[in-house]
Amino acid sequence: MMLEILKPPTTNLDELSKIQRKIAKQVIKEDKTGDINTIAGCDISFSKGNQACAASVLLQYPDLKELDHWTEEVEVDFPYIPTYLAFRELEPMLKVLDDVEADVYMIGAQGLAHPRRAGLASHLGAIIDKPTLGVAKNILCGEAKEPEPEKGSYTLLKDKGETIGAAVRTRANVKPVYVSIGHKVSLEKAIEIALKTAPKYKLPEPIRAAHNLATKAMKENPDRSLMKKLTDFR
DNA sequence: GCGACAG
DNA sequence: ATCTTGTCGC
Repeated sequence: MMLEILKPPTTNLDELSKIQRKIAKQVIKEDKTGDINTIAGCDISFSKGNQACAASVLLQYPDLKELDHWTEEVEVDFPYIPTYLAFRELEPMLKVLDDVEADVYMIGAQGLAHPRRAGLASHLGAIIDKPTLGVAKNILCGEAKEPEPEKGSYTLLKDKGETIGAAVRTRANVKPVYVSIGHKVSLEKAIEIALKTAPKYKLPEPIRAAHNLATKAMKENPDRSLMKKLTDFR
């Protein structure tokens, strides 16, 4: 695969914006998913400072039975800057997705619902060139009317007259999640997947499981990066 | 210019 | 993101 900028070549935000606009052009909005039999979820948990743990899970679809999972301790140096999340979380995520073969990948972040249409889910999708969708707990940009309270209802998320995603009610009477195209997955299909993978909780199972795994692995191994450095030093 | 702002 | 107990509502 053609790797398009893994490590930020600069911390100049104008330059990083340029990269995002380039990524946005590569994103494919048409649905390229065939029969979906497996879905992967990926997330990162942070503790103090720069220590973090990335995790991914592979679930059978649509029954959501877990087939496998991966975790990786990482040290993240790039800070969290709104609209530049990919430059902080892309690397760690690629590490735990390297061995994962899934029909579609769900990322806990925005995809096209980004000021330059290059949120983490789209950025990641363009790089691994596989179907991805973004599912976020909050809006980054754009506006959406409140969807009806029943599970399954949704409203379109619009920005500057453009539809960039949807506010989807994955659980009755609970705040909706924001779904958007990542890469090679249509918005309609992304909404369908988000709903089908959230039988019980607000957060769809792929990212919910990945988040739980990352947090758990993190607590079981508080600050191992420091120990690892000392070991490597010998 | 001011405020908002994924994780 | 993360720090955290009980508590209100479907």
